[in-house]
Amino acid sequence: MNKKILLQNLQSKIAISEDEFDEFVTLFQYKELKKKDILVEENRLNDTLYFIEKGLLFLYKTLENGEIQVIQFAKENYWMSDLYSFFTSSNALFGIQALEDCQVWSISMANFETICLQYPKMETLFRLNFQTAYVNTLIRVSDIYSEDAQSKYNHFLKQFPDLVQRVPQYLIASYLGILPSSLSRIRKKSKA
Amino acid sequence: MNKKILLQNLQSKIAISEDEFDEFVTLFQYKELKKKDILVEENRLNDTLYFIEKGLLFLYKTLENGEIQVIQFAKENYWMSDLYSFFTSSNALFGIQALEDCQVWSISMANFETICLQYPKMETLFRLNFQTAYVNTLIRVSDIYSEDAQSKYNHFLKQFPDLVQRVPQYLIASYLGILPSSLSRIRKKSKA
DNA sequence: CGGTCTCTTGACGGAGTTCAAAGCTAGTGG
DNA sequence: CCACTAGCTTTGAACTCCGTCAAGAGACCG
Repeated sequence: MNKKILLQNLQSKIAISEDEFDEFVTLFQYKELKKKDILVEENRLNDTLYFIEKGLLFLYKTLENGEIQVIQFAKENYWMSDLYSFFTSSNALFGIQALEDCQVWSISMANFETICLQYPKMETLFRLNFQTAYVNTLIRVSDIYSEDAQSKYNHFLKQFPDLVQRVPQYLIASYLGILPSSLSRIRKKSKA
Repeated sequence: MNKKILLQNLQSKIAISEDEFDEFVTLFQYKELKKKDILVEENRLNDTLYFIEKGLLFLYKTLENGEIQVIQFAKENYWMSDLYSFFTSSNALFGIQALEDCQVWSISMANFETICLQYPKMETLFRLNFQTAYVNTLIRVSDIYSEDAQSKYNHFLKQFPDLVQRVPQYLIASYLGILPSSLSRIRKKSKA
């Protein structure tokens, strides 16, 4: 429980004083999660946005055959939610689960809107976050199409070196759009 | 050259009067494009964001083998840019080309920032646009992984029924991540 | 009406899948 | 603190969808 980490995250992108921060930080709620806890359930309403102070989450979709498709990982100092449900008040398209014990700060949609209205700087922060996330996801689409499985894995290693240790292989495989067995063969090759 | 279309786009998402609009619309520039014109060049600076009044553009990446990877299409009433270059002042990752004669409104990065600062409503608009675009792109990533070529094409037909008429097949194939020959075979099957 | 660009069709090949079984590892409870 | 179990990873053999390469048919434009 350390609000400073959230403050630092904001200050890394916008100019905001500790006093201003204290005015609205009360709208955030602190929450702890155990590994494997489900934070957002698929096909249910989710009206909460999370900031991860510590730990690791992943966003996923359950396919018809019951298998899990990993959409993205998010670790400490990142924001996470099923934004579709958050913004449209429809049921969530994806689920979110903890891969490690986590400490997070949550904010409801109503409070999110309040903050955006009362603190234009904060709206700027969220605009910056979304535009960056959007650009990164477009780059990801481009990479998905232009790289084979081997390159995708190498790319993943470069982009998230720490996650290789923190995430089980079958979830990395899912994120890369290949089977655990294929990833295993790729890793075997790389060692040689 | 019809500013009303831009105004209507804004009013569909935020409450803004014609008078307010007139105050800053002068920061936008009108521009016409011929089919095949290049609006943004890969690996060059792009400090402009475009609103498409009429026509059709596509965002693409040139691969090592010289082939084009289509990242997305954008038609009338949508916004388009290489946002990476726009926001970071680095060279563009993607290029943008006209698929039809176009009429667009452009705004420079500097003017974009001015508008965001002076008109919080406009910052809200852009936040809404980016968050929606981000969510849609995440859904696309999910679909890329969970659907085979046939389903991806069906999905494309549902999502952009008009584009099938307006975009050559080899660019649709590229957008779907398959070869023109594969798309041709898929279409043949569908007819049967 | 000639040339170029686009779409179709065919034969073959390969990256990654499918299915299955055998190791391995970490977490749990006695 | 060890033993057991469930879940993860590795490995093998056969298969499949889509890619590759290539050639021909069709469409569009000057």
